[in-house]
Amino acid sequence: MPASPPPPPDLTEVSSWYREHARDLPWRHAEFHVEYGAWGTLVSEFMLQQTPVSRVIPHLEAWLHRWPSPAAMASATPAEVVHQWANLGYPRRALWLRRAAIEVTERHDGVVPRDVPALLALSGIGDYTARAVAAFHYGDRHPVVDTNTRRVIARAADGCSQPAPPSKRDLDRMSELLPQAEDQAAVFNAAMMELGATVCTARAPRCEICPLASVCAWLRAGRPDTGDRRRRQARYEGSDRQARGAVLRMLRDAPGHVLPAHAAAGDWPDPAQRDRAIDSLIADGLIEATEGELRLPN
DNA sequence: CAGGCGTGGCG
DNA sequence: TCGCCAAGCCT
Repeated sequence: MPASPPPPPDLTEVSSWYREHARDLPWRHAEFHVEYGAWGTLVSEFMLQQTPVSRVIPHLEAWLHRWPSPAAMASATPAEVVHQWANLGYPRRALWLRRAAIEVTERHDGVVPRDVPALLALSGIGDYTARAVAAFHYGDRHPVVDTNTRRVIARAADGCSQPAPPSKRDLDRMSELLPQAEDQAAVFNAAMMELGATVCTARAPRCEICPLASVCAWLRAGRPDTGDRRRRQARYEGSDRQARGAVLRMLRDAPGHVLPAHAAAGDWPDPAQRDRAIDSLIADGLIEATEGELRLPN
């Protein structure tokens, strides 16, 4: 007779904690949702994909002021969005966001869809972003799983110091823990993320102030180092990514977003690497080459 | 599934 | 100084 899986722990205490300790962020104001609708949430979630909150906030307001709807964004050029994206990082996200805006305009009459499958079908939207929009803007009950949520579950429920790599199972896992009521589920999703971002952090968790301290399996076990199966980020210094970043930055800053090909990172120490970077940027649609010049696409 | 993809702050 | 880390997604 196989052992039955342990019952999921009750982590709903995070929701009470969240109501008192949530940071005051733009997308947590009702007016934000009234002003920009699901589009505001979608843009914020795109920017927050791997970029810290503190760097997103100033860019978010400027972006939504310039392009307050999917239709407005859909008429912008790639050059305009890449320039506006500035130094948020991973500039392909700017192109994906623009493409998603076009898709919303064409497929959904300019209204960001509420259904998760429809959201998943949009460019640049995966399991996290789709459910974040459906849960945080529309208020529907979905498991919203990001790196913070996975870390809190790994520690509090599984007693591990770090989460396993992302997996589809994470969604089922979060579903088990999610309160049944829609309004409570939305708060719980946000609360798990907030706890992971501000208390149950990757490097120096503050267990002494954690609302889950009394139920946390990891703390109860003495915070053991259970190993780390996460994927290591490749070294950035000297990488192709760094070369791409240098070329793109030159073009973002150039008048008319155009430069002679030899001027775009022409002094890069490794010419072969520079050429690889240019080719891959072209392949990604981030730049184009015409008549000995490089430019952001119009 | 593993690897690629920016940028900057922090311990 | 240098590696880690940040509300992931695509191929």
